[in-house]
Amino acid sequence: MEFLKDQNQMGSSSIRLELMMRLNEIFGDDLRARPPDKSTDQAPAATGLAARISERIGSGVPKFKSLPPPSLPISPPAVSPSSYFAIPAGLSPAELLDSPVLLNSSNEVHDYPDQSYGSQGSGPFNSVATPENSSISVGDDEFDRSRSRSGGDDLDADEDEPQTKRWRASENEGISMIGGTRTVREPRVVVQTTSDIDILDDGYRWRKYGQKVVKGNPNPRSYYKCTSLGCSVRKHVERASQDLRSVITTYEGKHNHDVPMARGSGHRLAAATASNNVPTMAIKPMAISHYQANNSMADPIRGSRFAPSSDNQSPFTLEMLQSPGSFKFSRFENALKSNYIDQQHDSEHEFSETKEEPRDDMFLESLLF
DNA sequence: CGAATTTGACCGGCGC
DNA sequence: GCGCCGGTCAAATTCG
Repeated sequence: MEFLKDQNQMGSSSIRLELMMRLNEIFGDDLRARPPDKSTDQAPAATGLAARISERIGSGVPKFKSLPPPSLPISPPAVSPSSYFAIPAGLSPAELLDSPVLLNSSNEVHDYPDQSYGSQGSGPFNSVATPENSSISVGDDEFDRSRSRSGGDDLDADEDEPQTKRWRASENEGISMIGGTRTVREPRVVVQTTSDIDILDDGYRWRKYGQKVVKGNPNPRSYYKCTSLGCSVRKHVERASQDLRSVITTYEGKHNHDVPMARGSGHRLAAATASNNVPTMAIKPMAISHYQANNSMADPIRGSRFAPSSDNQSPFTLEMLQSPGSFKFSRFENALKSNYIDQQHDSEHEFSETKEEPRDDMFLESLLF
């Protein structure tokens, strides 16, 4: 893929660096300095990124403020995250840093209604759900108690179930995965973003290895693996069934390597090295949905600051959490728009995902404002 | 031509 | 035990 290449060449690294540094201030620059621990790590949960983030948050990062769960545009993905961050999509990366909103920290997230995910009449769109929100949840062990629907957890966790089920199952084992059976207990970060773009790229390189339609969501879920040798990090991306603008990206595992250099160019890391190993944020919108055309302009929140070049999207991505140094933002709609618009027509209901990349330049532009 | 994506088949866990 | 379901594999295909 060439997009990475292009992205890396962008000259907006200075801003990115600043952002990253600031994020590091918030989350701690050590977050990404994790040892090359393999996924087989047995006790990563407690000491994992999620835990650290929770710590930070819990300790009262001044810039965060709590919000009631209802403000989430959509319910958390099937998994029960332990921490949720809502990022007003209208904020620029810089703004975000100044005033990130912590929706919920610690493990109370399961209070969120799952409904939105599956069958909610109203759907997140109107009302509460500021369409321009994105949330990030960090789940480590929360899966244990993944609101067992069986437990009669308040919420109508219908669709969630299966997923939690699976993860739960895997969590006890704590060993590497073999032959498709995940046994590793990996930290998970669930990022929910309102975006036309499905892929929140953090600069890591992912390879799609599967796609599947899961129950309760007509939108297919795409599975990706980190292409780095020996790195077992995976992620899957899907759109919320009720809110097509919501993209749920779930990361599993920790990268045991740095953000890879873009193929064919070492530019990306130039910036990274400049800021203590903080990788630059490469963004690679790989997929999109069909509705991008409209939402872009319907963003009331989006201040003038962000303007024209980008639309409402949540600038903040989970990778920031997972590997703070390498986050990216997902506000590429415009870019996407230009490239995907044509493809949309045939994707009747779903979004065609992971096919083309939007123009990098446009995307970066959005980051700059 | 190498790398990435697509997509149907397969696997294993779980509920009934 | 069976079927459902999520997740993964891997051959074929597409892309750069």
